[in-house]
Amino acid sequence: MAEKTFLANKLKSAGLRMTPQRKLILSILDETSDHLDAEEVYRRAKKLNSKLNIATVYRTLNVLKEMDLIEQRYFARDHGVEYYETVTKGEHYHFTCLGCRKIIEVETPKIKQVQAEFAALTGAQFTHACVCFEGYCADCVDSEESFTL
Amino acid sequence: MAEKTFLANKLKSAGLRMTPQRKLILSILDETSDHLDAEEVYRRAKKLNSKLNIATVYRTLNVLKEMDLIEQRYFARDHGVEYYETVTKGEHYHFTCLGCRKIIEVETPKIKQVQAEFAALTGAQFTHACVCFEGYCADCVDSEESFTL
DNA sequence: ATATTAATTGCAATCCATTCGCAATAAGTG
DNA sequence: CACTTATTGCGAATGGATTGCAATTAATAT
Ligand SMILES: [Mn+2]
Ligand SMILES: [Mn+2]
Ligand SMILES: [Zn+2]
Ligand SMILES: [Zn+2]
Repeated sequence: MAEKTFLANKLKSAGLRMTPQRKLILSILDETSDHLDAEEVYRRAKKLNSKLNIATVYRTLNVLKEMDLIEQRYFARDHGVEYYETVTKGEHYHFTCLGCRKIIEVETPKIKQVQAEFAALTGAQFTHACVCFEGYCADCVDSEESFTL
Repeated sequence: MAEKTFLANKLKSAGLRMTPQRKLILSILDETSDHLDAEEVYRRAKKLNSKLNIATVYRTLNVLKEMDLIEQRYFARDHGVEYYETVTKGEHYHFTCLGCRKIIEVETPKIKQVQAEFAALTGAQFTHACVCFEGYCADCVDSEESFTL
């Protein structure tokens, strides 16, 4: 039951209102481990609220991001599309395979270390880091090799 | 004199032609240590070739990037605009100050270490990494503090 | 419960960085 | 110089994301 009111409370303390659309959109991201772009969130949400509008999805994703309930990510070299995931998973980064487009999550303390070192050195304060790796996963490296042999 | 032909040779071996536009656009990035977006490259180049077109700038930046003569970067959380710099500087990453918009270059071996570890662990091959940090530089942290006191 | 008020939604129009189609131009070869 | 084909300039198009606005609805006070 604290569950039920968590979003509502967060919204209220920001002077915002709880709406079915916001609840729905957050639940979609909470219930998947995928990384979804706005279109995909819209597609999934629309099945449960057929008159939902894509503009509401964009606005809601921005609200949820501002409230630190979801994280916005970019993948691969072309950062033309934004993807989202809940913050419930711990700190991690992403590797995108250019062969099969699969996304592999990378856990490492080294990024935070870089930030700590730079902060100590310069006095800067970090608020955010965008880290995306790109290349070929083991499977795709193997099949490439059998091609080029 | 090897200078003069370096770009031409690289182009030729890719089946591409040397043009005044390409020479001009590369020279602009070679002669600055700033990170320029396409508009700014265009602005500067147009002073020297008034009939240059922005589409040519975009096409040329892509050609130069493909040939590994320049690097494409994203800065700060909003990756809506692409920036470019020459590859003559060594491997480095970027910190963007949200206060004064200044960009500070960060040198560290840790990013490559992350890649090496992940490659050893999974067999993946890396082709590219996009790493951008964001926060407040020491100057802006200081002036923020004097505000909130 | 009901009225009140301001936040939110749906919809369409708009933004804006980047790309694309195409005819005219120009680079490279011999 | 002539020929082939890459490249340019120009305008139109793209596509993800945002915005203006009138209608709706959530939250609060009565
Ligand atoms: Mn993830
Ligand atoms: Mn740089
Ligand atoms: Zn793969
Ligand atoms: Zn600053």
